[in-house]
Amino acid sequence: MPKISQWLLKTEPETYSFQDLIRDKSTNWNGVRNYQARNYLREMSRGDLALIYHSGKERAVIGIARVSKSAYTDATGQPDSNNWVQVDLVPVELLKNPVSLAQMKSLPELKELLLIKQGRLSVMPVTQLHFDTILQLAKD
DNA sequence: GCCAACGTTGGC
DNA sequence: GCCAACGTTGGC
Repeated sequence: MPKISQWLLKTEPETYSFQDLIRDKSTNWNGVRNYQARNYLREMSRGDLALIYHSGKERAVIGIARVSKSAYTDATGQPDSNNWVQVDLVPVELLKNPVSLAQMKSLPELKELLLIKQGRLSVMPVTQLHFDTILQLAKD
Protein backbone atom coordinates (compact mmCIF):
# COMPACT_ATOMS: atom_id res chain seq x y z
CA MET A 1 0.00 0.00 0.00
CA PRO A 2 1.42 3.38 -0.95
CA LYS A 3 2.32 5.62 1.91
CA ILE A 4 -0.30 8.23 2.63
CA SER A 5 0.96 11.74 3.12
CA GLN A 6 -2.24 13.75 3.11
CA TRP A 7 -4.73 13.77 5.94
CA LEU A 8 -7.80 15.51 7.21
CA LEU A 9 -8.15 16.57 10.81
CA LYS A 10 -11.44 17.62 12.27
CA THR A 11 -11.75 20.17 15.03
CA GLU A 12 -14.48 22.13 16.72
CA PRO A 13 -13.41 25.73 16.17
CA GLU A 14 -14.84 26.72 19.56
CA THR A 15 -12.33 24.34 21.09
CA TYR A 16 -9.33 24.88 18.82
CA SER A 17 -9.54 26.57 15.44
CA PHE A 18 -7.18 26.91 12.51
CA GLN A 19 -6.91 30.59 13.45
CA ASP A 20 -5.67 29.48 16.86
CA LEU A 21 -3.00 27.42 15.11
CA ILE A 22 -1.91 30.44 13.09
CA ARG A 23 -1.74 32.49 16.27
CA ASP A 24 0.19 29.79 18.13
CA LYS A 25 2.57 29.07 15.20
CA SER A 26 2.62 25.45 16.34
CA THR A 27 0.43 23.14 18.37
CA ASN A 28 0.24 19.63 19.71
CA TRP A 29 -2.85 17.95 18.30
CA ASN A 30 -3.93 16.02 21.38
CA GLY A 31 -7.11 14.69 22.92
CA VAL A 32 -7.92 12.15 20.21
CA ARG A 33 -9.71 9.30 21.98
CA ASN A 34 -10.80 6.96 19.25
CA TYR A 35 -8.90 3.87 18.20
CA GLN A 36 -9.23 4.32 14.47
CA ALA A 37 -8.24 7.95 14.66
CA ARG A 38 -5.32 7.06 16.91
CA ASN A 39 -4.08 4.49 14.43
CA TYR A 40 -4.14 7.04 11.65
CA LEU A 41 -2.30 9.56 13.84
CA ARG A 42 0.43 6.96 14.26
CA GLU A 43 0.86 6.69 10.52
CA MET A 44 1.54 10.38 10.05
CA SER A 45 5.05 11.45 9.19
CA ARG A 46 6.84 14.71 9.64
CA GLY A 47 6.22 16.80 6.53
CA ASP A 48 2.79 15.34 5.75
CA LEU A 49 0.04 17.81 4.94
CA ALA A 50 -3.33 17.89 6.67
CA LEU A 51 -6.53 19.64 5.73
CA ILE A 52 -8.10 21.23 8.77
CA TYR A 53 -11.87 20.90 8.93
CA HIS A 54 -14.09 22.93 11.24
CA SER A 55 -17.10 20.94 12.44
CA GLY A 56 -20.20 22.43 14.03
CA LYS A 57 -21.58 25.63 12.56
CA GLU A 58 -18.84 26.15 9.95
CA ARG A 59 -18.63 22.68 8.43
CA ALA A 60 -15.80 23.51 6.04
CA VAL A 61 -12.18 22.78 5.29
CA ILE A 62 -10.52 26.02 6.25
CA GLY A 63 -6.78 25.55 6.11
CA ILE A 64 -3.74 23.40 5.55
CA ALA A 65 -1.28 22.36 8.22
CA ARG A 66 1.95 20.41 8.15
CA VAL A 67 3.01 17.68 10.54
CA SER A 68 6.11 18.95 12.34
CA LYS A 69 6.47 16.02 14.73
CA SER A 70 5.18 12.49 14.24
CA ALA A 71 3.16 10.60 16.83
CA TYR A 72 4.26 10.64 20.45
CA THR A 73 2.50 9.87 23.72
CA ASP A 74 -0.53 11.97 24.62
CA ALA A 75 -0.91 11.69 28.38
CA THR A 76 -3.57 14.37 28.78
CA GLY A 77 -6.67 13.36 30.71
CA GLN A 78 -7.25 10.23 32.74
CA PRO A 79 -4.38 7.76 32.59
CA ASP A 80 -5.34 4.53 30.84
CA SER A 81 -3.67 1.81 28.83
CA ASN A 82 -4.74 2.84 25.36
CA ASN A 83 -1.48 4.46 24.30
CA TRP A 84 -3.10 7.60 22.96
CA VAL A 85 -0.86 9.73 20.79
CA GLN A 86 -0.60 13.25 19.49
CA VAL A 87 1.30 14.91 16.64
CA ASP A 88 2.62 18.44 16.33
CA LEU A 89 1.32 20.73 13.60
CA VAL A 90 2.33 24.03 12.08
CA PRO A 91 0.05 26.15 9.88
CA VAL A 92 0.74 26.26 6.15
CA GLU A 93 -2.10 28.22 4.61
CA LEU A 94 -5.46 29.70 5.45
CA LEU A 95 -7.72 28.93 2.51
CA LYS A 96 -9.01 32.02 0.76
CA ASN A 97 -12.26 30.19 0.09
CA PRO A 98 -13.13 27.56 2.70
CA VAL A 99 -14.56 24.42 1.11
CA SER A 100 -17.91 23.58 2.65
CA LEU A 101 -19.14 20.12 3.47
CA ALA A 102 -22.13 20.73 1.19
CA GLN A 103 -19.77 21.58 -1.68
CA MET A 104 -17.78 18.41 -1.12
CA LYS A 105 -20.91 16.28 -0.84
CA SER A 106 -22.14 17.64 -4.14
CA LEU A 107 -19.11 16.34 -6.04
CA PRO A 108 -19.31 12.73 -7.23
CA GLU A 109 -15.50 12.50 -7.23
CA LEU A 110 -15.48 13.07 -3.48
CA LYS A 111 -18.06 10.40 -2.78
CA GLU A 112 -15.41 8.15 -1.26
CA LEU A 113 -13.96 10.82 0.99
CA LEU A 114 -14.01 9.44 4.52
CA LEU A 115 -15.28 12.75 5.85
CA ILE A 116 -18.46 12.00 3.93
CA LYS A 117 -18.53 8.22 4.24
CA GLN A 118 -17.62 8.08 7.90
CA GLY A 119 -18.96 11.25 9.43
CA ARG A 120 -17.75 10.74 12.97
CA LEU A 121 -14.11 9.97 12.28
CA SER A 122 -11.88 12.84 13.38
CA VAL A 123 -8.55 11.83 11.83
CA MET A 124 -8.50 10.30 8.38
CA PRO A 125 -6.30 9.71 5.35
CA VAL A 126 -7.08 11.66 2.16
CA THR A 127 -5.97 10.45 -1.27
CA GLN A 128 -3.80 12.72 -3.38
CA LEU A 129 -6.67 13.07 -5.83
CA HIS A 130 -9.18 14.05 -3.16
CA PHE A 131 -6.67 16.41 -1.61
CA ASP A 132 -6.05 18.14 -4.93
CA THR A 133 -9.76 18.28 -5.70
CA ILE A 134 -10.52 20.02 -2.42
CA LEU A 135 -7.70 22.52 -2.86
CA GLN A 136 -8.94 23.27 -6.36
CA LEU A 137 -12.33 24.13 -4.89
CA ALA A 138 -10.62 26.53 -2.49
CA LYS A 139 -9.28 28.52 -5.42
CA ASP A 140 -12.57 29.01 -7.26
C1' DG B 1 -33.47 20.53 19.34
C1' DC B 2 -33.55 16.29 17.02
C1' DC B 3 -31.75 12.22 15.53
C1' DA B 4 -28.68 8.97 12.76
C1' DA B 5 -24.52 6.76 13.11
C1' DC B 6 -21.53 4.56 15.68
C1' DG B 7 -18.48 3.61 19.65
C1' DT B 8 -18.33 1.89 24.47
C1' DT B 9 -19.91 -0.46 28.54
C1' DG B 10 -21.57 -4.01 31.22
C1' DG B 11 -24.77 -7.84 32.27
C1' DC B 12 -25.41 -12.37 31.13
C1' DG C 1 -18.69 -13.50 23.10
C1' DC C 2 -23.20 -11.40 22.43
C1' DC C 3 -26.04 -7.67 22.54
C1' DA C 4 -28.97 -4.12 24.84
C1' DA C 5 -28.40 0.17 26.84
C1' DC C 6 -26.21 4.18 26.86
C1' DG C 7 -23.13 8.09 25.47
C1' DT C 8 -21.06 11.05 21.96
C1' DT C 9 -20.42 13.25 17.60
C1' DG C 10 -21.90 16.14 14.37
C1' DG C 11 -25.09 17.19 10.46
C1' DC C 12 -29.53 18.96 9.64
